[in-house]
Amino acid sequence: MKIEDEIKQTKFVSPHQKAVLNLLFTASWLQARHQQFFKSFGITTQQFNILRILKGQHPKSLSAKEIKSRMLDQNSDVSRILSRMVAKKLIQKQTCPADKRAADIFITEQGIELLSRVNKYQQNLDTTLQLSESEATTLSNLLDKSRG
Amino acid sequence: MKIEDEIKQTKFVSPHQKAVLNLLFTASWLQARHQQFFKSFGITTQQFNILRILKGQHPKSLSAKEIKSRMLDQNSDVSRILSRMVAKKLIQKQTCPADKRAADIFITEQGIELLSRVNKYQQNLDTTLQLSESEATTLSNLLDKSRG
DNA sequence: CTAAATTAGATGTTTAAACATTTATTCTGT
DNA sequence: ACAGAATAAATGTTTAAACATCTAATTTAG
Repeated sequence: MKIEDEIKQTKFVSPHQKAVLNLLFTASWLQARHQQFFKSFGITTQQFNILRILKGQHPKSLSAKEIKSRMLDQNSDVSRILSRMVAKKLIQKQTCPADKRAADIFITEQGIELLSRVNKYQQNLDTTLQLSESEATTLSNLLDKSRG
Repeated sequence: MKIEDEIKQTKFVSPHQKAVLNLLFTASWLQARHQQFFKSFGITTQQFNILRILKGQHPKSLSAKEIKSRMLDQNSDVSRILSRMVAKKLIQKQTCPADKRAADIFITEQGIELLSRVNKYQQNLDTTLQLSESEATTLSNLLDKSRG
């Protein structure tokens, strides 16, 4: 379904405006599907995002600041999201000895185990975008270019 | 800057996964810019979205349900957003005579005036995506296709 | 070395999202 | 006509986003 039908708007000021609305609409559509998917594992998309980041470093740690800089939503309230994840025992936090302001944050075995359960269904997510491989690559390149 | 540098992730399971992350990242990036832009006019992106929808109907009305179905974020809590907009006198609401469950929602003169002030700077928003016209069109088409 | 500036993260507060439930009205089938 | 299903919107509640402020530790300049 084309964006003009989705949001029932026939006229757009420019191809750029149309692309902007389409991007925001599609992201919201995608986000809703992801949210649904991760909900069945008891986590939010942001929490998954953080687990994925920490898994990539395992068994090393990252600071909250570093995690934030790698997140998809870089405005997120990392500190409190991390607290909730500690409460769920998905991650572990300890004061960094070299800089006592900072925290060393690790993924736990439980976090890794959850990720591997999610990964079994990962394909369901990756095929959410109904594109060929080359189209997916073109899309990625256009998005990179969009941000300038 | 490429997505792999933005989120410091070098490996992706597939072009699809990379496109998914890129789409979510870019939308969040774009949304933040829009938010900033509209904040200077004292409204949120959702409120602008609703004004734009109602302007397209002016001087006719739409129900809350119709508005919701046209919004970019179709999970939004329209009822309370509308209340805030009534309080700001950007829109007007009255019970629909033909169906007393529903409400007829109109944009006010004040809402139209705000939109026209925003439109003077509209170009700042439309050029947020640093693409040529044909690239913008390709992007829109790929996004349409993505949703299947 | 020390005071000021900077940084990492936590916390407080207001506003909005997410999700379920409720209310009032209208529609449907018998 | 009437009971039950369906619909439009409002409301309640919990959780998270947005934004500012605060605290503690570290860095930097004099």
